Amino acid sequence: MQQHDPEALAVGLLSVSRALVDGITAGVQARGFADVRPAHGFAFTRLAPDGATITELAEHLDVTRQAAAQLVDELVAKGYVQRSRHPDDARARLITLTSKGWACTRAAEAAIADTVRPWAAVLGEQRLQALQDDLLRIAPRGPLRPTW
Amino acid sequence: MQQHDPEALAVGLLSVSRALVDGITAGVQARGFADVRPAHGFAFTRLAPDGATITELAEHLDVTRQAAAQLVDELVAKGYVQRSRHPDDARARLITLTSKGWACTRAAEAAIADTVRPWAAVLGEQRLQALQDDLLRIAPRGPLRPTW
DNA sequence: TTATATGTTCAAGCTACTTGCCTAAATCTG
DNA sequence: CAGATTTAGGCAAGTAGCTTGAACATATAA
Repeated sequence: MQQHDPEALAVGLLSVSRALVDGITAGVQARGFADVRPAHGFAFTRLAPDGATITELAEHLDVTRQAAAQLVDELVAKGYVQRSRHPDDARARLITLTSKGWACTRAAEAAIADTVRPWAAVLGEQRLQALQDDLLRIAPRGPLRPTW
Repeated sequence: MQQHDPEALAVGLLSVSRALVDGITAGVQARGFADVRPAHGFAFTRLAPDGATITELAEHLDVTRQAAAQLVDELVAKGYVQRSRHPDDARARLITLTSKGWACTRAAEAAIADTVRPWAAVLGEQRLQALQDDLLRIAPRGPLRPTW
């Protein structure tokens, strides 16, 4: 165990975070979804439960509505999401995952599990739980966004 | 303490990582370096000790040599780095930090310390050290790269 | 000496964003 | 309820940070 050092912590955090993103990307592609990027995954986390509007998605991703609309255009073209009329607001469109979108989401969950598994082997179950708990304690509340 | 769950761990990791990057960016800008982006910081970590060539920097950042050259052009224009003749190879140019580049690096270190400090207050010194240690144990070896 | 590999640069193109403006529908106000 | 304002979304053009392709200078190998 080394001495506490903010820079070493930063390096560890950024390295592991990058490894996670790489692992998810590789696992999702290996499961047959070659045309999705990490940014799509962050969109899925907002769309997954009940769908969202373009504006809500843009706020979640911290981009302009135009950028969110372009992303949705692309995901519609690839078959991952669909636009339908919003039940309460005729101006808005509700964006929801298609069955292909849900399948991709499940692939991402499996890829996460694959990436985390070796960490459990290295640290042991107890310290991995402590890691998870501590990270969630210092994590800011709010939407899950790409690092930049 | 909650039950171990790969997705919760992933959320914690990505959230804290994002918070760190945001904290560094804000702290560096608050110290008067408003024209640097996170990608520049990753370049600085490679240039800091003794400089590097365009090719070495490109490998470190995992971009093309042309992209690395453009980034260096920008950093030269802003006064953070300088190109000089390489001592051993007349084809190559050695890129090194200027005094402004070193000042910015010190600002980033201070910003990291500022960002990490509240985490120490939440977790306590011991668990923060455990967090650092565990992250470094599961971190892949290799250059520190932007998440994507 | 010639051939090949390496370090860098110039030029053009692409992608994921941005800003600026527009229309339609909802909501607020008198 | 009529008019003004706000909000949801789309269209068009511009930009930043990368890419691929090609060229040139220097180093290294045959």
